[in-house]
Amino acid sequence: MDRNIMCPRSLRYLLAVAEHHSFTRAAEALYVSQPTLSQQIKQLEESLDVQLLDRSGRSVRLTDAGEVYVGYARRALGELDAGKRAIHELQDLSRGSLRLGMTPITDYLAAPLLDNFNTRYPGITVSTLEMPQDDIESGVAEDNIDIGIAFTNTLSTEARSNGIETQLLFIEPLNIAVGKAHHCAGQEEPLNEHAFEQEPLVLLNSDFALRRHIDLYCLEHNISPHIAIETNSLSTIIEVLRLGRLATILPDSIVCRQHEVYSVMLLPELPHHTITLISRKESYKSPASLAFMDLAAGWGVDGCRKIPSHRSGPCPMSELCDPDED
Amino acid sequence: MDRNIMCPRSLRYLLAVAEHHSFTRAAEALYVSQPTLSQQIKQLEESLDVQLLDRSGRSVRLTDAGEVYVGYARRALGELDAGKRAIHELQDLSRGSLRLGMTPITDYLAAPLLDNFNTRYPGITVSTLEMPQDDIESGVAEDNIDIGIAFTNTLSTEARSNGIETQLLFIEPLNIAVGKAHHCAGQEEPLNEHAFEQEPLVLLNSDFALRRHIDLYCLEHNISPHIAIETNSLSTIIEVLRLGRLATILPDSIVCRQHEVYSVMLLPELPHHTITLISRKESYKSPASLAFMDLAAGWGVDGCRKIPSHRSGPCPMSELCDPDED
DNA sequence: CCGGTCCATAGCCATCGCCTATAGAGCTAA
DNA sequence: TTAGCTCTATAGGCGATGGCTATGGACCGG
Repeated sequence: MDRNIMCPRSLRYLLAVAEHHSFTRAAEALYVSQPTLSQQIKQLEESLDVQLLDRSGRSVRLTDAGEVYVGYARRALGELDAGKRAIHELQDLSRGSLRLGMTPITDYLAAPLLDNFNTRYPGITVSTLEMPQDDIESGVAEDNIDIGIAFTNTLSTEARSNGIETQLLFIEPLNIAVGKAHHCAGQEEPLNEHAFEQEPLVLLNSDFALRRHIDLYCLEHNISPHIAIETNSLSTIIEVLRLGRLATILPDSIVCRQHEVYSVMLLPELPHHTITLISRKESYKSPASLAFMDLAAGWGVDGCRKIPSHRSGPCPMSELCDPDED
Repeated sequence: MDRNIMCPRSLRYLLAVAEHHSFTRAAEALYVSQPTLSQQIKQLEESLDVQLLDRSGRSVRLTDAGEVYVGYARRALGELDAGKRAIHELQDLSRGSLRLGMTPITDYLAAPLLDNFNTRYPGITVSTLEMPQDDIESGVAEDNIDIGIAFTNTLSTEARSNGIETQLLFIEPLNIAVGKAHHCAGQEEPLNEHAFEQEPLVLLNSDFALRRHIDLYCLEHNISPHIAIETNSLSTIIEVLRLGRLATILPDSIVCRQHEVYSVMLLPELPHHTITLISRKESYKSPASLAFMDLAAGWGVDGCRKIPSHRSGPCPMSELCDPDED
């Protein structure tokens, strides 16, 4: 029974004999006994049904067949060595890949984190997929994406039972956002719920967790918002704000990055927006996934400490974009 | 003790699981039991110190490391398969090499045989080395050449004890050769030994077996040859003949290929020249060597049958060059 | 002819590959 | 929530294997 024909060990034995022109010297070099070498190479020759070595002279030489075969054997061993190195490079993160799912909102928020990750691990390829929140949850569950960046408080019970686990990234205050030409632009005094009901709004549609978050707030406070436009495009929302007539509700970190778009507080206050990483619970995680989650964990904790409930300073993103301050 | 890490068997097990996404189905496909597969792959992962398969879901999938590694594993197995095919192709003579040693005389005689061999086995590279007879014998003994084409009756006793074996190639009559302008050119009547002693000769020097053959003949018949020029160059001999003054002794097959060079018989007749293949006795012979010796055996037998003691027809080489007449 | 060197074989033994039996986890349907 | 089914991992047994030492036999040089 040829269980171990052409094992790397046998190939190395052959190559050593070819190099040293002697079973005895090759055996010494390989730290095995000469009879071991003799027997193993004999079995290799028998399994290949060809004589690889010419033993008739004083020194051992490769036959024509042996010459041909050692070329292939060397390349085969080279592939195995390269394979071993490659998987260890993967483990030390000099190479790899990562699939991230994000909504348009979290795409915006996480961009600095992605940039930081790529700076730190340039050999890892990150592919990001923009999708609605529900698709992120199912994508993680079905292993179509490695990590989702989503809102926590809207995770479905189905997601929770699907073996999804969460890791806090950061908490974001939400406020009314208006363009420069809007009559509320620049006012320090918060809007009350009655005034809020009078404002025509442009909002994301209900595919998005942010929208559902707003709907829940309105339901809880008995507010009937005046929704003029619904869309699935954040860009569309920003453009409409600039026209000056409509308002929207957005995380502060997005607002402060838009030219001539202003925050206005709402009372009662909108619950803060919690951004989390979601991944499959108790399943294999690649080194790249683990590295991203580690980076995000350190980054998010710093982020949380630095965001006050009501901000008077510059855009929080400039603080968050420099995690190396520690 | 990791005796058999990365054996082709383990690699094939891994590739099968990756393909079937199931240990059970892969085991069925490989005709081993499922626990065997499970254990062998576990050992491979332990030896590489990395997890290659993600078993956490309902179907088994490769990890990132696994994806990387199977590429290398496939190529390694491909090299081994190719190596196996290549050595069997070698055995079927689609590739190989052959080193031949010949004297200037036998080089001439064997050229049609070489041409025939190359026609039949175009994948085999033949390298010919021209050398004196003694060098042919020692070259074979020391395995610097695979086969020598030499004269039999001058083999030394040393060569015979050196484990040299011989195989008859063909027997060649020797005669006086003269140029067109020589006074004996075209005469049908043989020269007797007295007239022969008067003729100035150009001969090869005593490094060459042909020369020693001629010296032995003269000694046996008490003839004192008139040797005007000695050389180690057959070309020189042919050029000197053309000048018309000198004669030489050559195999008929060389004479009939020279423009305006004529044979003249000598009485008593020179012993025929026996050309043989010499090779190392009881040592490894490559498939290419065996094939050459087989072809020469069939060719030489045909050659011997076709050469009469005194020729009246065209050059024997044209007969010998067509061994496919059978 | 003798002594030394080197490869091949014999016999022994620890380890291995493969088996069957079965434990345990996970999933689905009732 | 529970039972049944499927699939992977582990336990234990056994024949096969890789490696050892001892030694036979061939070959070479003095």
